[in-house]
Amino acid sequence: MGRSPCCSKEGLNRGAWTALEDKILTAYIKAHGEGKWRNLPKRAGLKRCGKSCRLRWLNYLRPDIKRGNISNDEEELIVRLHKLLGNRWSLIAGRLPGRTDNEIKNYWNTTLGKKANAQASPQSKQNSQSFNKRAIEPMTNTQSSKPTLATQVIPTKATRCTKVFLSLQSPPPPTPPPKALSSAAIDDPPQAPLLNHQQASPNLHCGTEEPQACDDDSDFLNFGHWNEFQPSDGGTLIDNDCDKNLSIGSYHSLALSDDLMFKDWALNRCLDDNSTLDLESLAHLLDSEEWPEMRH
DNA sequence: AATGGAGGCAACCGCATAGTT
DNA sequence: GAACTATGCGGTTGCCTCCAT
Repeated sequence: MGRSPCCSKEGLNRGAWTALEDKILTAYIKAHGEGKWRNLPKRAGLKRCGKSCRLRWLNYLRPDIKRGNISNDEEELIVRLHKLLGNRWSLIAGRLPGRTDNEIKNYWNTTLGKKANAQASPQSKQNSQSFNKRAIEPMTNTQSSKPTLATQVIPTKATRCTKVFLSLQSPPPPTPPPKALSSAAIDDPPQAPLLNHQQASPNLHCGTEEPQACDDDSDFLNFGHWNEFQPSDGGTLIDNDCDKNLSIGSYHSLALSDDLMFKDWALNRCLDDNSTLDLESLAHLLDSEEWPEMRH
């Protein structure tokens, strides 16, 4: 399959961006919006590859980028998410509003990965290998085999789930969402970026979905609907994006337990089809004795 | 003050995948 | 269904800054 290069490299600027280039790119995107990256440089008058423009915008110029130190809460969240997701930086970043995948990746490589390795005691070395790049790699490979408890990283694809099941049969009683998820998330969306950050900052990418996709079904993000969401048979198909459903809890409510996170994953079937994880096995996993060992 | 090493970060590269023709 | 395009993602690289000597 012939793939044309993303852009001709002749006559293009490379390396660090200048303030002028930043200005041009920002102005162009403000005027015309994101997308059409391939044509953007030509139209904007930039001597850059479209890819480069996209990266610069996403990682640096976007107005909703949060710059500065990673807080302790964020750090803890990154660690937890990395446990679950492995090196799925974009997914992790999607849970950390204002942070980019590149930033998180760099932060992990420079700080957290080392911490994790340093903390690895001899007896826990085996478990902590999930922090090790080589240990993670096979699991993050979408062709990887069944996940094992040893690695404890859910192999997922950052692909879209375009359809999910809603049960029409027996609408469950309106049980409140888990405490850690509740009030802040629903009452004050901007304060609960993990749940609703797409609405709070529509430009923020959420996983792999198009920005518009985030806007359409905000109700779906509301955990008031949490219980309508069942992977049961005989359900109704609705359009949805998987990544939204990865929203795993209040951003500042790190009290959210790992098993809640995991259940969220399981319930929302955001696992790769190739993964052989099903709800039964996940339930088994949650019941297993090994699961609590994952927690810190 | 000079210098060499380490760490951090921005940017690039190649591949994967969804969408389009 | 094949070929191709556009975009996104993760790994890697290289430059810059900081710090110890």
